Formats: sequence, structure tokens, C-alpha cells
Amino acid sequence: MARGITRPQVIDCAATLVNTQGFAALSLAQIASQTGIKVPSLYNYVTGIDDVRLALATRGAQEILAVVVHAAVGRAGGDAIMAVALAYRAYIVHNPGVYTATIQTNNPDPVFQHANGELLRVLTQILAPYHLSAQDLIHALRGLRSLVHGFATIEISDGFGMPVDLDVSFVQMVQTFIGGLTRVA
Amino acid sequence: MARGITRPQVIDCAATLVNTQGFAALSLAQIASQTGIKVPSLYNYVTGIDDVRLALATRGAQEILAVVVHAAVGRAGGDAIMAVALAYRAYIVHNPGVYTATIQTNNPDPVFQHANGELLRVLTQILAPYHLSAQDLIHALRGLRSLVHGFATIEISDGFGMPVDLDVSFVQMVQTFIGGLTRVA
DNA sequence: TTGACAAAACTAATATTATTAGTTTATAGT
DNA sequence: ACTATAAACTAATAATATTAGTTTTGTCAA
Repeated sequence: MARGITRPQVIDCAATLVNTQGFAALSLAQIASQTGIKVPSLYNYVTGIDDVRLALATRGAQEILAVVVHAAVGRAGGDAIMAVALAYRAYIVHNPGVYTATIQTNNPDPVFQHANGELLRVLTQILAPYHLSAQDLIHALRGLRSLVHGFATIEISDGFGMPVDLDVSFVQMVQTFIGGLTRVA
Repeated sequence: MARGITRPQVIDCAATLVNTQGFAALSLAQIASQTGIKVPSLYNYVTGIDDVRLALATRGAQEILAVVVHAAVGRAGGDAIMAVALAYRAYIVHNPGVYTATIQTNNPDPVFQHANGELLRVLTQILAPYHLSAQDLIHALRGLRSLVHGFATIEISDGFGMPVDLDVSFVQMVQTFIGGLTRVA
């Protein structure tokens, strides 16, 4: 009986599980087997399988915020948008399972909400130089999120069949978006 | 014992189920209860729950192809792109469960593959007037798919919090994409 | 009309998962 | 050393998918 497990360890275990085996492969049995305790003992750390999923979602939101902030510092304008988009996409591609958890049905956890709010704030700041109206700012935020989310989720589900460089496709798409911003502004 | 059930009826039932209750709510128990037969009897029509999911995916691919073709006929250029994008998005919003099935892990069903291939062909045809290079064509196809897929999936997961008209955001995003095409060409 | 055959339903049983209840064990503080 | 608590455990239950084997039902030919 492996005494001394912690909740973060359980969520860590779940994260590597979903990232390697896919979100659907998540089960308490898998986590228990990996952490060396029996399934019911997991209830000392989580309230159930849904709690694990929500914890993964919260972790994803925090990690995304971190990489986006890291990409944004010291950059401005289109340069910043491109860096953020690339970082965002890279996170999704390298953490497909956790990202899937992050976009599943809504998460009431205040930590999750806060991370998402901060993300929105950062993206808003990046778009500030374009002096968009309040309406156009919202349209632009939606567009940017759709772009990156759409591309990356198709990418991780292997939806792009063709053998043409994905990086080029992505950069070109984001550049078109940036171009559209300057025209609107 | 409700004799005379057919496989299409089973899949119909599954479709309305996932569209109303969400993809995760799909179960043989639900289908059985709706169709009036017992769970094991469903195995006369499907090989298991995964078969149901694949059938939903195939149906989704066919229906998307249909609405896209319908939107494309008689239009050209940016007009056609906008119409197709709007139709594609409308399908997703009105059939969120089936669409979720469609984008789940890859489907070997030749009917599914054929529908997807045809969809690609239609989109390619719509982009023909822009005289893109083979590479740029692929980039453009990826961009268009990412745009629509990303926006609609965020929309159906309630990811756009703000009370600003979604239609306007979508149209503006697609217009930016169209503008980018003419500049590349 | 009846009897055979096949299709389509059924019951029963098994394995897996999540969950709850109640019990034991280990550890930390007095 | 004793005790209180945290953290593990076993056992049991409910829901799911699946398989095996059985009964019912409808059709078609003798």
C-alpha cells in the first residue's frame, strides 16, 4: 500500500494518461494502477472521475495562460499575435488530452474561470494597438480563438491528411488574420 | 416486443439522442428504451456501441457534404465561400452531437471516407477561381476548415461568453479569410 | 393448413466501471 | 505508549457493454 500519495500526483498521473492514451482512456482503474493504490482509495484525493476531469481542465487553463503570457512578453503588434498563436497551438499539440479536458463542458471552478479571464485579458491587451471598437475587439478575439482552436484540434485528431508542412499553413492563416485586423482598424 | 426495428431507425434514435443530450449521453440503454426493445436485441442491428458512434460519424459526414453542396451550387468566388461557411456552421450548431461524433477518432468506413473526400473536392472547386498554387490551395483549405470548425465548436460548447452577435463575428472572420485569399492569389 | 426455417426478440450471465459503506492500518502528536 | 486521524483496504451496489443461449414470430413451401 503506497502511502503518501497526493492529489497533485493523482492529477499528474491523469494528465500523462490522457495525453498519451487519449481523453477517453481516462479511468480510475488506470490512475489507481499507475499510482499503486486501489480504486476506492483515490476517493481520498478526488470526489470522483468528474472531479479528475475538472482538475485536468483547470490545469490546462492555467498552463495555457502561462505559455501565452510567456509568448506575449516583450512583443507587440502582429509579432505578439503570431507568437501567442504559435505558443497556444504548440501547447495543444503537446498536451492533447489535457486540452480536450479544458474544452469539455463548462467548469465552475473559480481557478479555471480566473485563468480563462486572464487569458482573455492578455489577448485583449495584445489587440490593443489596433484600436478596435468594443464590438470589433470582441469579433477579433473570437476570430483568433476560433482560428487557433480549430486548427490545433483538427491537427491533433489527425484531420489534415495532406503531406504539406502544417507550420506553414498555420503561419499563413494567422498572418491573414493579422492582415484583416489592420484593415478593420 | 416491438418487432420490425431497422438499423436506420436505431441510428436515427442515436442521432436525436446525442443532439439533444450530448454525445457523452449516448448509451445502448437509452437507445433501447427509446426504440422499445431490450439492450441485447440492439446487437441485431449494430455490432456494439462503437458501431453506433461510427454510424453517427458517417451520417454526419454525408449530411455536411449535402448542406455544403446545396450552399455551393449557383454561387462563385467569395459569395460561395461565405455561403458554404455559413451552411457548414449552421449544420454544426443544429447537430452538435452528430458533429461531435464526426470529428472523433478516425473512421475507416469507406462511405465516411468518400463523403469527406467529396467535401474536400467541393471546397477545392470553390477555391479554384483564386488560381492558387497547389501548396497555397492546401493552406487555404486548412485555413477554411480550421476557421469554421473552430468557431462552431467553441460556439456549441458555449465558449463565447459575450453578448455580442455571433453571426456578425462569424461573417467578419470569414470575410477576412476571403480577403486574404485574393491577396495571396 | 401445417411444418420448417430464419429473423428478431428475449433472459441470463459476465466483465468493467464508478461509487459508497464500513474496516483496518499506519503515522504523528501528546 | 496511547490515541486520534489520515490513508489505505475489502466488500458490496449500480450502471454499462457484451456474449451465449433460448424463445417467439413471421414467412414460405409442401
